[in-house]
Amino acid sequence: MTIGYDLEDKVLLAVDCIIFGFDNEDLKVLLVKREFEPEKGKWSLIGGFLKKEETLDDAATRILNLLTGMNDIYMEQLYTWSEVDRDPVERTISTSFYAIINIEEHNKDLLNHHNAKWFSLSKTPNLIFDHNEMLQKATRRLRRRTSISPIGFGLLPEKFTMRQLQKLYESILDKKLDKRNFVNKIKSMDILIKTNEKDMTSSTKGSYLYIFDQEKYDAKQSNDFYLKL
Amino acid sequence: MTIGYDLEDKVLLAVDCIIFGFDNEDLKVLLVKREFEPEKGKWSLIGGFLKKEETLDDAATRILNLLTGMNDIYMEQLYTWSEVDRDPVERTISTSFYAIINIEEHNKDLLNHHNAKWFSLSKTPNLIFDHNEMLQKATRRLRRRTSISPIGFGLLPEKFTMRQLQKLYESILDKKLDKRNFVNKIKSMDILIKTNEKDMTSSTKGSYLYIFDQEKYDAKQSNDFYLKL
DNA sequence: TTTTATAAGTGTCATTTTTACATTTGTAAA
DNA sequence: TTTACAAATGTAAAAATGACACTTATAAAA
Repeated sequence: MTIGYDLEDKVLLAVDCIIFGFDNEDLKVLLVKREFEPEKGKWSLIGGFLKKEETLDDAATRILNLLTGMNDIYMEQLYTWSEVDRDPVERTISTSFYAIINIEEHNKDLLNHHNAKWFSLSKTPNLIFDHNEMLQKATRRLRRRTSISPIGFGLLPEKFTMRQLQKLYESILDKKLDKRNFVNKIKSMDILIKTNEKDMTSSTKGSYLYIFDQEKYDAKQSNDFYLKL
Repeated sequence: MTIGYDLEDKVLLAVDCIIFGFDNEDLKVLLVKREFEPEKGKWSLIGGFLKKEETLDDAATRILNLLTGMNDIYMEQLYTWSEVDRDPVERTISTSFYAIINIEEHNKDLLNHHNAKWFSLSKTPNLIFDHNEMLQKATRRLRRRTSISPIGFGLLPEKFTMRQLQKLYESILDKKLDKRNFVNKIKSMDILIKTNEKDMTSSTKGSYLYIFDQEKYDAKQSNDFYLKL
């Protein structure tokens, strides 16, 4: 079928990262203002080129670290984009990845240094190349993932209230949920530990803080359970 | 962030295709015996290299056509594989695609010419490189897709019986389904047209033939409906 | 012509899951 | 002590799912 490796065309392979975060209000995405041509000054996803000695996952992790200083964040491969003219400078294929991070934990100096800014998903600027589509696809995938398995605890502080968790789900799924049904559903999953501490900032009564039970979660993961919201 | 396109490493980009078919008995996959080194003589997915002037989808379509003579088959991108040593000859990244085709409709001479053969999913030989993983991922994706939306009619002849359809679902999902529940579920989706014709080959009584109603299906697609089996 | 064998065709009821919905509680501030 | 505010909680109706068995039509055999 193929004649030989030598005769084949080689291409540039890029990686673009869709980095989601949550600040107790909105689901947000991290964008950077491009400092080089083409499209200098416009907003884009954070990206880079694949190096010879790394896998695509390595590259995505490296790029995330470069921008946020964070390590050990799970990144999921989304899709590989290959329109011939997607990059006007040179034929470039791009594989996109997404990650969800806790918006408080990254290094803010790095963000400034890279001209990066968080945007609410509903207020993102127009992005270069096919990055709008990438963002859209990532958002859809995140929604589907979220309603299938209880991903997303990484977006919250270690201890959180039911109300915060509900807001997180509401902002990912972009719809209102019933408070009682939500609590029932989450409790039935049995992957949270209720602490005796209360968060007193949101009300006079205060609301109990919960911790995500990683062990129980992992145990259930294997017998794939899922959640419908 | 990036210094310039010129300094970046370029790589070979391949496309590998997982081609599923159904022969009224089993879900099958099309494999080829490699005619060149490395791994000459071993079984693999059908693949090829991306050319400068085509998208990944173009390449996948071209490769499918080369092997089966078929056109206008929907192919879905699966995943991009990038382990540094996945191909021992040279650093090669591969994007995998899968398609489902009607096993009767392809060109059998082409298959012979390419040393290709259909294998039942449960009886596939060991494949080269990371092709086993590709096949596994494709199978999982096909299962999930199938239980989410009524894909897979392309695997059947134009007119088919409920029993054939059920067998198709059973072989994709790899589990037995209850006849009555299956029929009820399918009928409630309201995307089949019952003809007055009967298939007399499978029983003395004969069983009604149905046609897939593309129009109704398309209409429903937009308001994404789904099926759980 | 009657009997037999075979797959086709069909509906109900119990269980589970999902959804809708309103009142009481605890605390700080007025 | 009253007020204001979010937290906490349970039940009942509706919908979806899963389990289950008998009758029917026809060709082939007796």
